Amino acid sequence: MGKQPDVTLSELQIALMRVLWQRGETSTSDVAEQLGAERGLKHTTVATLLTRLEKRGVVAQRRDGRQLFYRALVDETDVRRSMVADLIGALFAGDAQQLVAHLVQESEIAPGDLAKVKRRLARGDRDAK
Amino acid sequence: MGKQPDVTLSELQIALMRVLWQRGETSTSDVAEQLGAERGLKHTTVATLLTRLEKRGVVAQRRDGRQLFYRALVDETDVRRSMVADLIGALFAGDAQQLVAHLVQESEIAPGDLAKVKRRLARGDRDAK
DNA sequence: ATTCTTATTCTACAAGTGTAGTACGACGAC
DNA sequence: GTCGTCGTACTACACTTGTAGAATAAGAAT
Repeated sequence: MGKQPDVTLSELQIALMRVLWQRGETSTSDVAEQLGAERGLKHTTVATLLTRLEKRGVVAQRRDGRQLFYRALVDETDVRRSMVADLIGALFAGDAQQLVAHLVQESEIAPGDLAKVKRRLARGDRDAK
Repeated sequence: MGKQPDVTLSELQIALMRVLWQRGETSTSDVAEQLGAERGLKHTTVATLLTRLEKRGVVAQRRDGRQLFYRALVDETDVRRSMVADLIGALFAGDAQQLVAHLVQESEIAPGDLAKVKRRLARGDRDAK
């Protein structure tokens, strides 16, 4: 149940996925329009990227007439889980506490924010503030 | 001051670096011995990997007779900083708090451990327990 | 000196990634 | 019907990574 094979994606691939995560099923052109604006990619480039993701099984394509529509098969949480776990394994000896310590030491987060995050989660906040 | 260009390394490259971080300047053979044991790499493979890292400027080589010795030019903290920042940028909208929230939600870390890490750091513990 | 051992250097090759041009087919406009 | 447009499919190419064999050079051994 829940076999996410290995959802390690490049920065660019994540940007592609983010479009699909935000807009749900999206046509190649719409993805291309967004990515073209964001980072000047030609739309054939985006098409190539999407077919590759399809081949890897992280998105599904549906054809409607001449157009292709893509839909994410993994959600952002899957990718986060997989990639965060890889990072912790490779650089923090598999110990998430060391990662948190790193965040504080490198001032990525203030010590007080740890408690804040904790409280937020305890309250069941899904997001923000 | 402190220009680490872009210290994004693969899992394997990190494994190589870890040897250098642990043992300081190390000969190719010694690195190869370790990596050969750990993951069955041929020592020409390790030599190739090390010269590539040298070309990228993350390690320095010193020749002594016929042998090459390698020394890390970036420390583990540099790599952690760079790679964690990239990950947060790509997957957590640049917000480290979201990463911490993820860790808790995905049970990578217990809520109570946040306070533990915080206390440890406040006490100035460098590591462990 | 001749041979054996080793370490380095070169070359190689399959995947995967970033990027995009070209070719082709279907649709819609006239 | 014919032509232009748009979208997909195919091909291409440079780089990086993982892996390692072959060639070569330098020292060690006898």
